Amino acid sequence: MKDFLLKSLKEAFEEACQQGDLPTPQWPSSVQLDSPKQRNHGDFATNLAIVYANQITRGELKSRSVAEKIIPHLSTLLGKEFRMEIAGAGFINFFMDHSVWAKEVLQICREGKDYGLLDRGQGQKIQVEFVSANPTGPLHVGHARNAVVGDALARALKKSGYQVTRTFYINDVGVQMRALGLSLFREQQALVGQVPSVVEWEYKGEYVKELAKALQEETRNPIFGSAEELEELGRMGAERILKESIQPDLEEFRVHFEEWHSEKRLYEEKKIQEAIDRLIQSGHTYTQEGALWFRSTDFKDDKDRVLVRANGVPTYFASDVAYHLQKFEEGYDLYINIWGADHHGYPARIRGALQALGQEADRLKVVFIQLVRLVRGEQVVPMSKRQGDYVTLRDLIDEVGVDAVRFFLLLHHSDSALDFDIELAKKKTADNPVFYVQYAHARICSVFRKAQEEGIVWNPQEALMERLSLEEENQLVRKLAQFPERIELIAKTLEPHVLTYYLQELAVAFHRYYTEHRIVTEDVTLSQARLSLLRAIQVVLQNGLEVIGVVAPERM
RNA sequence: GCGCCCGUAGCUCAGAUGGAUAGAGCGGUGGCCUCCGAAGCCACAGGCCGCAGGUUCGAUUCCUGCCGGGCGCACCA
Repeated sequence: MKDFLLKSLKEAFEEACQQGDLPTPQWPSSVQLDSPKQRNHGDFATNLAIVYANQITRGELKSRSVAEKIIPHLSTLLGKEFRMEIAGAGFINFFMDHSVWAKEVLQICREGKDYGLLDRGQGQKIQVEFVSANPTGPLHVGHARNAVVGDALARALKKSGYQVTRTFYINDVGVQMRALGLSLFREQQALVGQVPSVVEWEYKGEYVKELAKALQEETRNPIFGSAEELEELGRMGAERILKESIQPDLEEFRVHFEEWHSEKRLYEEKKIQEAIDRLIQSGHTYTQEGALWFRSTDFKDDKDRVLVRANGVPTYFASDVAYHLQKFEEGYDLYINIWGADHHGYPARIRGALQALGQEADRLKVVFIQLVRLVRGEQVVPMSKRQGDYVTLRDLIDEVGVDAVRFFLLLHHSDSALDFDIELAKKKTADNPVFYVQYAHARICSVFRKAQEEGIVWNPQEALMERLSLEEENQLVRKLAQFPERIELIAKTLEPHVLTYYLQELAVAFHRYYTEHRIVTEDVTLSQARLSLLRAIQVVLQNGLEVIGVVAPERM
């Protein structure tokens, strides 16, 4: 609907220019067309006349007179079902007939699960890299938030017409592999009755013990402690953690990756050295105190970064540059990284390196994920990653279910901290937003069952739609028509949480309508019309829940 | 100290690119089931949008300064 009006507005504007009603045929930037908060400001409103008057004519024309010039062209274009008014500083408000909205209902029913599909992406390729958890232990809530934000984003982008690839980057090399190896080695020593070596850092937790035991039984020659051997042991452990814990948990969480990239392979294929060499050739490096530095301050970073340590070992940064370079050579149109908030300083240096290597660094977008705190009502659930003592994603799914975990983690902007209330997530009342939205869907299904019992076969026809004349019905339809806009908003801002808000708003509007007005009545045509409206709501609830990966139940 | 993020109702938070009278949920108070799912709904109360300036026809939104919080500032990953 919005698209249609915007198109008409542009046409009317062009006509007005051609016929000399307006002096300069230039479409101003920052033109808005949206549904105003105030009902008496119409179904839609645009600031075109205001920005045109200020921006283009530099105040020579008054915005209200600009509006007066455009409106006649709009009227002939749109017909008598639309009415335009000038208001306030020069806004053009659109009022449309009920019939216009009623047709929208049928349109939604007809499109079904395709409703909300956009061509914004036009098939452009986007890679979304997310989770990328170190394979040193089970996933926890923080990873889950990352996972669900990335996945919902991927789904929304797909719906917007992009080709999306989900990628998980595996950090299977370096110190954390050695640390895991060492932790496993110590447990194995304990298993055969040796006194474990004292180390400064290790992974703890029940899973480490179990893993150590499993590997002990599996490997004939127990591994005894050189650095390489420890890293190898760590890698064996990591592989199992990945296969037996991380991957199945993600699948159960309805997050599926198309690609798994290994950091180790970058080393094997000498990609890191290659990236370093190319950076040297770019002229943005220098040597100082035995280390090789990248002069990222050439690219707006606040300090230079080490690429190769004095001991000859490349830093994680070097590996990351190599990784991103490799990504960029795969030729996606856009790369989205979902990172923990502690990586805040990172985009500057990575973009800097990419730019130094002649890449369009702007094609890299970063979304940050803040911490999640688990609470039970007022009580904070204590967590210590260091002690291996934390609630895993698996625990959480077992306790509250996938739907609640996903929905709750999308309740707020990803860059703000979030309290996850486990008690609330389990409640079956309206306080619980997932329940509330799913209940709306189940209720609609129930009404359709009822209609069938009453012998009413739903058969939507355009002529019947005029029976949808109530203000509440009109509001519902306007809400429904916003769905495609929300999807587009997510594609633009990369903020999928707006969808959980939208679904709640829609559910509120439905529950209210349902309590006040009977759907299935003696009046057959009215029943048909209202069933059509309910079907449209059902479609949008399903499609919206689909994007955030939550089930739309028929009964609950 | 420097950089990034954030201060909106008692609480948890929405308010993309500046728009018309700032919203929702929870909590509080008071109401609604001979009727399609009351697992629901309605009404009321509650706000100097952290403070002070600036830009603008218009600022919760943009700029500057201050106050108050979070995070980052490794030859760690």
